[in-house]
Amino acid sequence: MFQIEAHIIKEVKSAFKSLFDAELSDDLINIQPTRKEFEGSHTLVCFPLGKQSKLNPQATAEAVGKYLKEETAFVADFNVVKGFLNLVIADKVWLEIAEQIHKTNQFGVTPPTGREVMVEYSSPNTNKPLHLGHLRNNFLGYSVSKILEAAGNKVHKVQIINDRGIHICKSMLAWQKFGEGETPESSGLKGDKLVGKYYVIFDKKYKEQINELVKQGTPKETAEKEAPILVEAQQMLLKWENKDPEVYNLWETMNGWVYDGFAETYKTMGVDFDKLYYESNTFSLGKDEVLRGLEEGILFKKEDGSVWIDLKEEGLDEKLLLRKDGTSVYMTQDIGTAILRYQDFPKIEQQIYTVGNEQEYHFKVLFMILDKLGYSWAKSCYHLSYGMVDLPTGKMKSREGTVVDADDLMEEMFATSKRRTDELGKIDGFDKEEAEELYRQLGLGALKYYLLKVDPVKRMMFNPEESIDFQGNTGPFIQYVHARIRAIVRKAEQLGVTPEVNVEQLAATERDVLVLISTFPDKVKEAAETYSPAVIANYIYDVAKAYNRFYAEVSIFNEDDESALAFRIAFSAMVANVIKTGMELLGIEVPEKM
RNA sequence: GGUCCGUUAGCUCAGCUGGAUAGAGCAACUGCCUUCUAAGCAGUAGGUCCCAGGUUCGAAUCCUGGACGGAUCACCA
Repeated sequence: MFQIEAHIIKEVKSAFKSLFDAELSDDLINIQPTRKEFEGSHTLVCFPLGKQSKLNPQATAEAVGKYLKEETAFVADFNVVKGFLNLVIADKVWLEIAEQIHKTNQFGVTPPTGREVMVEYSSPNTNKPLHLGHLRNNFLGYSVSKILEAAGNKVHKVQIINDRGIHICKSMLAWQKFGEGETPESSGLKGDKLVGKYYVIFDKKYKEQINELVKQGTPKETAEKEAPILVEAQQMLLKWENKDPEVYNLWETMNGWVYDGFAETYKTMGVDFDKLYYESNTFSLGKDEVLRGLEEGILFKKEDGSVWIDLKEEGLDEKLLLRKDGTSVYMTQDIGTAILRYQDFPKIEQQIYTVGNEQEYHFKVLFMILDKLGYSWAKSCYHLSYGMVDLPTGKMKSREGTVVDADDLMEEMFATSKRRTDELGKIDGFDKEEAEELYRQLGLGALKYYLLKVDPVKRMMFNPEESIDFQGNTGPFIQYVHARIRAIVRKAEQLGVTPEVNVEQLAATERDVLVLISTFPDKVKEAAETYSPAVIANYIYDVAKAYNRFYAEVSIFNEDDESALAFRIAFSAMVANVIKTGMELLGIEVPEKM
């Protein structure tokens, strides 16, 4: 691929050599995109170059511009505005690039380099259904996996399922007490919804009991600890740890319901995993590891028998790793999980954890502990932290019933996209199945794009009252541009036009689009380096918008010149490919027709 | 209180490895469908880039201090 920027740098250097007999170091050469009100595509900032040219920025720019225009074939023209040298790259160069893109099979995608990484995302608790926050997590993790793949990595997508602990016991206990044998089959409820229902019932009963105790004169704090239903749940957890057959059976049954429900939701979301890890399988390995650390003096035991790590030297505090009764905490499990993963996949060079920013401290500590335990790979572990999704009413709280359910939201998106599509009369010639498929692609595209276009580190607002847009900087807008281009390409096929790059000149709007799509590989690289689908999302939007300007201005099939027509088809197909590839990196499908 | 993150148009967000007059979308207003799909295009209007210093030829961007919002510092997960 022809590297314009590298080429400009090289020629600027030789310009300085021959004009001023001066050596320029790379860091002085600042090339940036030309602002759209000026002619050109690349701009050399001449302010830092006075020392070498012995001229003011304006004169430097003039001299360098003149040299490049006269001495090189790839700079066709230039203009100077206040010390900025705007370069017009010859159409011949752009057409050469177009030719290369045209011939490249998967433009923007780096073939496997042999590097192997693991990406964790989703990782829900098994006591309640997935909600909007999980959607951001899943879409983010899945997209980052795709982006890393496109950057040449072999990616293992995994999740850790928090299938044990007091939370699931609460649902189990409430079901035992009040469920009257209700099952997903008998109730018609999705398994995760059913289990979540009993989690809510537990919480309700628990609060009632607290209030009752407080009324009878028990201090609130004591009541919170002594409410009979909570005590019972704790006893149940103990029974589970001792593998009491009845409790264990119920646990397996109810988790099974949840997994069935989750599987359905993941399918709708369009995400998947290469391997699942279960806490119930990893916590004992973590425990063994902690005991080893204790023996080797890396950890220490307090008088009451609890095991800790001292991180004061690192500027943190002490951290508990095993309770005094020997049971493990969250951290212990995560230690076990991490080690198990490196045993399963010895070749991975990095582990990426897609987890909300409320756990930043946790992961900082986790990586430190793994390092202290002697695992050299700990240093390459990365917490892909993202901000919460807020509602207009504030934070989502499952206990207060202010969560936006993932299944419900996706269903609403499908309904919205059906309504809008039907209103616009866009489904003439679609049979029922095709129409349903389109509603699904558009609804999901709108939702995914909405959640992914925002920089992951930022918290974001979601207003359930206002449905997600289908116009402007949205998934459906980009999908629409793709569908329109595909219609053009189909028509060209029918007319027997062979797409090819065989012209001398470009229309201004064509050049603008080419300038943009030529940077696609850089954008993929940038997105991979920053773990940010938002980079891709906003880039693809720019591409779509730039193509639309061309589309509005240039009538393709009214073109008499055969090679110009052939070029416009090839060019349009390239843009469609970039859009499709880019959207795939976001986990979004693009329709052929809409 | 310590640590980390955020703050850009009425709203939602780009831009942040320092560069030109700070950009999009939504909402408002004005044009453009006899043409390859108007979920579109062109335009108008909208700014104390949280504040104050500093570095620099040049700061939304870097540094220091502060304000506001959030997260976190559990024998919770």
